[in-house]
Parts: sequence; C-alpha cells; structure tokens
Amino acid sequence: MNTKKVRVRFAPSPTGGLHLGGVRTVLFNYLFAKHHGGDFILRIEDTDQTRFVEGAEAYIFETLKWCGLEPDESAIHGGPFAPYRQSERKPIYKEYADKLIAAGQAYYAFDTAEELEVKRKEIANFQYNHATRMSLKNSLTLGEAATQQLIADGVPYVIRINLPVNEDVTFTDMIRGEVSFNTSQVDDKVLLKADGMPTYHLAVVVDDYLMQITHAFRGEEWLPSAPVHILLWRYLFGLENMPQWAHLPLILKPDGNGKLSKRDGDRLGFPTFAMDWTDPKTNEVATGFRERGFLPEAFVNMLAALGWNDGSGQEIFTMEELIAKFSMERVHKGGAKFDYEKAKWYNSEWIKKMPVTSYQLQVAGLFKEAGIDVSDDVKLVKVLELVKDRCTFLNDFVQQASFFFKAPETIDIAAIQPKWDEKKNLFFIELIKAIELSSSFEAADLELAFKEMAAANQIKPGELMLPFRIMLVGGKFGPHVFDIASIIGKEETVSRIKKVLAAL
RNA sequence: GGAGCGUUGGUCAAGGGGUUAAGACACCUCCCUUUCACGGAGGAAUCACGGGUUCGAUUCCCGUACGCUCUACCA
Repeated sequence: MNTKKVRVRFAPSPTGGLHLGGVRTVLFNYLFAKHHGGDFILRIEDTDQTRFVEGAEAYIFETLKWCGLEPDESAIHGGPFAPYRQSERKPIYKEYADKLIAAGQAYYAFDTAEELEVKRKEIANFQYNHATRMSLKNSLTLGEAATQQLIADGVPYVIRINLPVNEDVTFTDMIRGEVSFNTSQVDDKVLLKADGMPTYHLAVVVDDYLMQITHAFRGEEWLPSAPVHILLWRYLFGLENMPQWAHLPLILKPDGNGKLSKRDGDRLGFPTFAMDWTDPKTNEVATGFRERGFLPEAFVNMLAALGWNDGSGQEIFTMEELIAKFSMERVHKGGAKFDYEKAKWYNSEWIKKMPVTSYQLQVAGLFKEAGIDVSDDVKLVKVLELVKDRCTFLNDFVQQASFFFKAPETIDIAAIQPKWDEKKNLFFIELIKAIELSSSFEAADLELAFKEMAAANQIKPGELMLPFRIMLVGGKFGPHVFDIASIIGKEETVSRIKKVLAAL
C-alpha cells in the first residue's frame, strides 16, 4: 500500500536548549527516514509567541549539525513545502478551522481564561467537553446570530473541536500496536487560539498533511491527545492519508522515576543538553555533552541504544550501521532510565575507536585553553595515540598528557620519599650522565640501559621505575615511562630528573 | 480523581510456551601490567503479584499492585 516516499519530521518548539529526549526523537526519525531512503524534515513549532526564546532555533540547528543529523528540508535548508516555521504559516490554519466549523466539527468559544479558571476551581475535574459545553459561552449555546454579533464586535474567541460522545477511536501505533480511546474521556481541545495562532493539535495535523508526512514519531507524552489528532485527520484529510504513528518511550531520571529533566542533570552532575545552552534571560549556563568532551559519534550511539537495540548484542554502532539496522518495531515500549556511567563508557569506546586525527584539533584547543603549547602536530598525534586508552572524555587528554609538553607543576614527592636512599640518588646521577652521553634515545634502548645500570648497582628496577615516573610525570599515572622519556627528549628528561633530585 | 501506557539482575537489555534466562554498564574478586589505565577470567534474576489456558508458562488471557504520562488559548 505504501509506495510513497518516506517523509518524517521533527517538530520542536524553540523554547530552550535541546535535551537528550529531543535529540533521541530526532535520531529515531532520522534513522527511520534514511533506512527507507526517505526525507527528514525539521519544522519549527513556534505557535506560542509567549514562549519564544531568543537563540533557541539556532541552537537546535547547531545541535543537529554536531550530531550529524542534518535535515533535508527546514527553515534554513529550504524545501518545496516552505515555510517551515508555523508562525509564518498562520493564515493556513484558519482556513481549516473554518472548514471544521462549517461541518459542525468545531465551534467558537468565548469563555475567557479567567472564567475557565473559576470553573476549574469550582468544579473538581472540570473539563470542557460534551458534559459541560452546553452550559458555557460558545456558538453551540449562543446560536448563530449572537455568535456572529460577538465576532463582529471583536470579542476574542477560540475555536474548539466538537468531540463526538462515546465513540471509540482506535489506531495502530508502530511500537505499541492497537491503542484505543473513548471520545467521552477527552475534552474539546482548543484548535485556534484567540490570537489567531493554531494550537499544536491543529498545526501538526494540517502541516503533516500539507508536508506529506508519512510517519509521525513523537514522545509518549503525546499519546493521550492522539485521539484528537486522529479525529482531525478523519474530518479534514481522510484516515487513509494519515501518517503512521509511533509514540516513543520516555527517557527517565536515573534515580526514582519520572521524565528526565535538566534539573536532574544539575542535581546528579551530568549534562542533559546536547551542547551548552545559555538561558538568555537568566544567563544561566546548562552544560552540554559536547562541552563535557563527548564525541558526537558516542552521543548518538548512546542515544540510539536508549530504547532500541538490534537484538544481536552489538553495542557500538556507526551512523551507517544504525541506519542499516534501525527499525521502529525493535523500539521498546517501556521507558529507560538514563545511565550516565554507560554514556561515559560509550564515549571512552569511541575515543579508542576513532582515529586520533579526527579529534586532534578539538583536543589541541583544549590544551591551548590550559595554556599548553601543542603546536608540534607529529608529537601531538603520537601522544594522543599513547594516552587515548585512559581517557573517558576529550577533556581528559589535558590531564593525561600535559606532562608531555610541559614539566609537571606538582610532584608527588611523598610517593618516593619513604623508600628513598643514597644508593638511588647515585643511580639517578649516573643515569643523567649516561643519558647525556648516549647517542640514541629510543624507549627500548633507554629501558635496556636503565635495567643494566640498575643491575650493576644491585637495585631492583621496580624500585627505580616509580621514582623515575614521578620525576617525569609528577604522579603515579601515564603510559610506559620509557616511552614518555623518549618523547619528551633527552634534555627535558635530564632536566626533570635534576629538578626532583634537588627537591629530595 | 479520570484516561492511557508500561513492568526480565542496581541500570540498559536479549529471549518469547519446554533455555543452565544472552550480552553490556556499574560494582566486587583474580590475572596481566615493576604506575595508572586498557585487556582477560570469574561473581548476581524463583522474569512485579494472584488467578486462569496448557502436559508445561518468564513467554498467551484476565485481574491486582506499582510506576509513569496526559488531564492549559504549552508543546
């Protein structure tokens, strides 16, 4: 039945930074579209002018770019269905709302927000629905003439959907199977607001139709309003043209239950946004995965595994593999608690997997920020290769490798002092001489010479290696000590030994 | 309160009528490494509970419990 080209959309409202859940929704949309050779559309749902946030839209585009999830059509990429901002499509929606009114499937309502507020306080569980609408101020109770008069007088109004009573609305969700709702349980949602803008409910349906969307994926929080959308499709465009729905499971907070929020990240010390987001009103900065030192490949991989897996046990996927293997049927029904430890593991795996040259530039920037000169590219690459196994974040490289470029500022003297004696002191003095005289400074040669000298002095090499390491590195960490010496060079090695010898 | 959705080790999860119920993260132990990591080996689940259906149920059906989402002129 479906020979149409697959077209999916992600439709964020530009009200702030894009968090984990949002990016995952993008990812699943993108993977599904690309798997089927289809298009991924980004539509900006900015129908609520009161929630507009400066910079949010640009942030969304930059996030997608960083993740490698570029839209085929959008407000900045262009496309045959422009405009892609709902605020720029305002006149379109009214037309459809009028159509619904004419068919009796919607009605004008004049109740003010204040009046409804009072109702909600007076009546427990108040809903604007079949049970209450005949006692409220709307075109159903006022009659044609009075309604037209109010409109002519410029009284503000909204347009609400006129839901049928006691009717089961059923649809098939690609993840959950058959889902059904009774219309008596849902309320007469506002379709067109008093400012003439549509609400989400009208806008999604109209734009999904106009933009020829074939599959509509969104978070599970939308499930309860699905019957409204289904009905709108039936009234306006026909169920046979409706996209297939999939409601994605939620990403939950790691402790306790409930949707993951920015607050949880702040509280537990991990990012929830893809990239740093500065709130333009408060200037508060929410740190992002990117700035924490995550590789986009790792971020995407981790997100894909949150609610989906291919059943094979494979954990590490490239974007190409994800596209090839993704299917909506293998998406979980239940929500998944976000696990930052696992996210970190993905990043360390990707740091090991990627060629160091792919993140060399970014890491060089990090070193520069720390005031360390890493202009020697050959050396940088060699060093990165040597320490990448012990880095979880890109930022770890600074801590793990700065001693290759700069003598350590603090030396863990306490780690050598207790077992220090004159014999060892003499050994290192002798070592300095030997190094100065040697022609080669290869790690293997140095190691051999070091061990022979230790034997000649009747000291176990093990007792000398730790002091040597601390002289060069400053602490008990880092790759093989002779590799370090070889890379930093003769002169620097001697200088660092002398410095610590003097301090002992 | 109502409606909807969900429930396999601490977490992510495979499996889906008959299995020793995969694997990964984290944690612990050991090995490797004369540092720290990496790597390797080992360690944990009466599949929320109660009823059915069945020769047999973690898997199918019905309840119960628990959790979550929604219940705005927000998305």
